[in-house]
Amino acid sequence: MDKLIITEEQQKAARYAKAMGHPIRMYVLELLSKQSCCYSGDLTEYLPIVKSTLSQHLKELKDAGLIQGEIEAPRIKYCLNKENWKEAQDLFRKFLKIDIEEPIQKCNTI
Amino acid sequence: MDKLIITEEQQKAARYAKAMGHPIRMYVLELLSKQSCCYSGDLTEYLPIVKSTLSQHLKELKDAGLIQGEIEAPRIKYCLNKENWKEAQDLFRKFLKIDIEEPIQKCNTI
DNA sequence: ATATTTGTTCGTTATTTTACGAACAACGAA
DNA sequence: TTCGTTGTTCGTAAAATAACGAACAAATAT
Repeated sequence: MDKLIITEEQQKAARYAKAMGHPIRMYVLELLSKQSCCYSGDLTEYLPIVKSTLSQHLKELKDAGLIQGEIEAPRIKYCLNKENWKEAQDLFRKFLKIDIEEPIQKCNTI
Repeated sequence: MDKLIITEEQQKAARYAKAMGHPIRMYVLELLSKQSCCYSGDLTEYLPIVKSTLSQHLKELKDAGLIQGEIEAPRIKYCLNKENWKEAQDLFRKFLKIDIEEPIQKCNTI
């Protein structure tokens, strides 16, 4: 029996989910989905981490393709990567919207 | 300046996202959102991992609250934890703005 | 030219994650 | 009872993650 190949979409969705899988990064993404851009320095004011740690988190979001930085010397302006953000939206919309209309069964949950 | 406390919702969303952040777990969740239940043994047939590794992934999904197991000796039937799955759906819908189409705003710092 | 501001990179450490095989426990079947 | 099936737990190992402070680079301000 051949082993199932996980689909490209599942890989992508997992990649995005992983990037969202930390409270700091979730916070940044939610902020950017509301206000379109922000500066790293402003974030450190509000977040309970030092700038080097924040920089790492922003790098992860960048590597996952969810955000992008633009130099606005001497600061860096971050905003969503609109194209990939849309892809993530589509993937999750599809993944999440499937509705389960079954009656709740009695389960011996473990 | 007091440091911002990340909201409870962001913590929860990040927790769910983290659980979804692996292709195997994404595959299992997508399967369960489509077919309501599955057996661990059937999964190992199709997935390129050994059963102990699969067991670990299922445990993570269980610990995150996204799935639950029901003993159906000698096997174990897994299904979504409907309550928490709904919570995750709601959190992500809100986060991803799946329902609302907002106009893109001008750039503002926080 | 020098100092300051801003954010990344480096070096380090502790923890978590991912994976495997072996061993084990629970249960039904022979 | 003994055997086979099923899935978890244990032991182990490699890799990734998360956090910090120090050092650095780039650009602006003095």
